[in-house]
Amino acid sequence: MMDAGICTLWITPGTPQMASNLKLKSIDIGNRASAGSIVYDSLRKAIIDGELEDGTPLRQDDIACQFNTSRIPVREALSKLEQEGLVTNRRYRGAVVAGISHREASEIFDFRILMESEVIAASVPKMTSASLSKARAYCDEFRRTDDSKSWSKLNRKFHYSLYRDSGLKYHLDMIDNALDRTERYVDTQLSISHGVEKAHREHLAILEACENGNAELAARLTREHISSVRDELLEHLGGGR
Amino acid sequence: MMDAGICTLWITPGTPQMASNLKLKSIDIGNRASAGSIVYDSLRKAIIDGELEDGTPLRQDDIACQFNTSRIPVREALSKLEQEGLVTNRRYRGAVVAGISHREASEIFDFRILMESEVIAASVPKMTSASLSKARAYCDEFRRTDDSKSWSKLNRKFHYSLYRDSGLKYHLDMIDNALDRTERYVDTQLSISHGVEKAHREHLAILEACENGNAELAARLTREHISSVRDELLEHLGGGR
DNA sequence: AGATTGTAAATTGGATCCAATTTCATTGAC
DNA sequence: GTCAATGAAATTGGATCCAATTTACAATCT
Repeated sequence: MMDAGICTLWITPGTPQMASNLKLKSIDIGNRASAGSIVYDSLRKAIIDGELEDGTPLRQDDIACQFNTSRIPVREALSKLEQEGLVTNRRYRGAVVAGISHREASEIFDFRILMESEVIAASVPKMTSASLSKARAYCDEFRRTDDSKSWSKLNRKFHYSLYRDSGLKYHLDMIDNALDRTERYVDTQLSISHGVEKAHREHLAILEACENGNAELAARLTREHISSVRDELLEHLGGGR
Repeated sequence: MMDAGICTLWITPGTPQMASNLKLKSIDIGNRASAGSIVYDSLRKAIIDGELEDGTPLRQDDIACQFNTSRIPVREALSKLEQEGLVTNRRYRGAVVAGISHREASEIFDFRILMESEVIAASVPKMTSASLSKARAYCDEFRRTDDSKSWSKLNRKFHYSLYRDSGLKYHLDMIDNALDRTERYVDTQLSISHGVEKAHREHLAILEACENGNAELAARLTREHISSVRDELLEHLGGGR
């Protein structure tokens, strides 16, 4: 049993206790992550970052050993990832990293065009100068970096920082999932034929429209930007898959 | 070990066996659902149909007993439902049927307006006469039925039958989830102030636009239709939640 | 009485075990 | 040699058990 003197430091989520006169550097023990969510986060990151190639089998036992846990939390994680379309699970046959077909990729980009133009238009009137300067910082960093692994991440951060002020949580979740499923294919696309310079020019135009409070223009530019990324990516992917 | 004579009746998915000369009413044992998916389907239906009130606790043991299974498949089902926003899971505290706030409901309807107008526009040029006659059948049935429990289901079937020909699977999945989360609130809204008659008139107009191949009109009418349903529902829900 | 503490019951998270199914190498027949 | 049948190994699905945590409630103190 725990010592009662330590227990009084616990913070139960939802019912914030009154300000304690004890000033200690305390870790929130009560909110530490479950095993399943840790496995989930790691696998999700590995898939999104492209560290696991499409079709890679994900054996429950292997993963469980790597995280020094049992297969139960692994199954939980794989189940969640399946629902997000990042892995495909076949009964008794195990999970593999889900690839994306040409058609699916195209449709997801169409979905993004619809979502992101709408959300940025809703966001513009609510944007704070803090958000705008953060967006500009990401924009600059995107231009400057040479690490091809970072482009898609910074690209995503730039765009997302322009959406957050909309406060449209449901829409933002949908955008997140769409980005999760396509992000790993963007790096190679950006690395060819001055993709970064072109994207950067379009980013600057979108940012300027936001700074000027021109929601309709920001929406149109976002549509065109994503549309052009889609076309280049699909051409690069080829007709296959 | 199984008898080989029975094994020959098994149909392994993906590799269809040659036509057997045995003509038996056989169940596809190989494709029978997992325990988790059965629990998931049942719970999902019960929540969507409004049989389980918002906030109802979902005890793993209770559910496991009802389905004569262990808690493992139940946990799997609850996890999936959580990702779809139909239940909320708090660690060590269990799952409850997820309600929906006024703000969330409003946002989901805005999302639907965006999605469904786009999808119906994409669907119109591809619609077959079979789809149109099926849609008309649902439309008529919606008008005729007096069972308030059936309205939202028929309403959903009508609309969805106009979307399917678009072939936009990703968009359709997103629409499905949005409908899952709002369907149970629609019945009460339709039952007040001639809601059914009004909805039926709007359905007829949408259907006519589809039959005439007028995609842009169908999209505009769909936007207006969902928008009016949203306004009436939100007014009925009140400012609370 | 009201707040606080300690304790037991209820509940969930995770580990381990067994069963069901697939996979793959091997065997045998033609 | 090719192809179906066979059986062991690998793998996943599900059941049961134990641990961690919350919750309800009685006991204690002020």
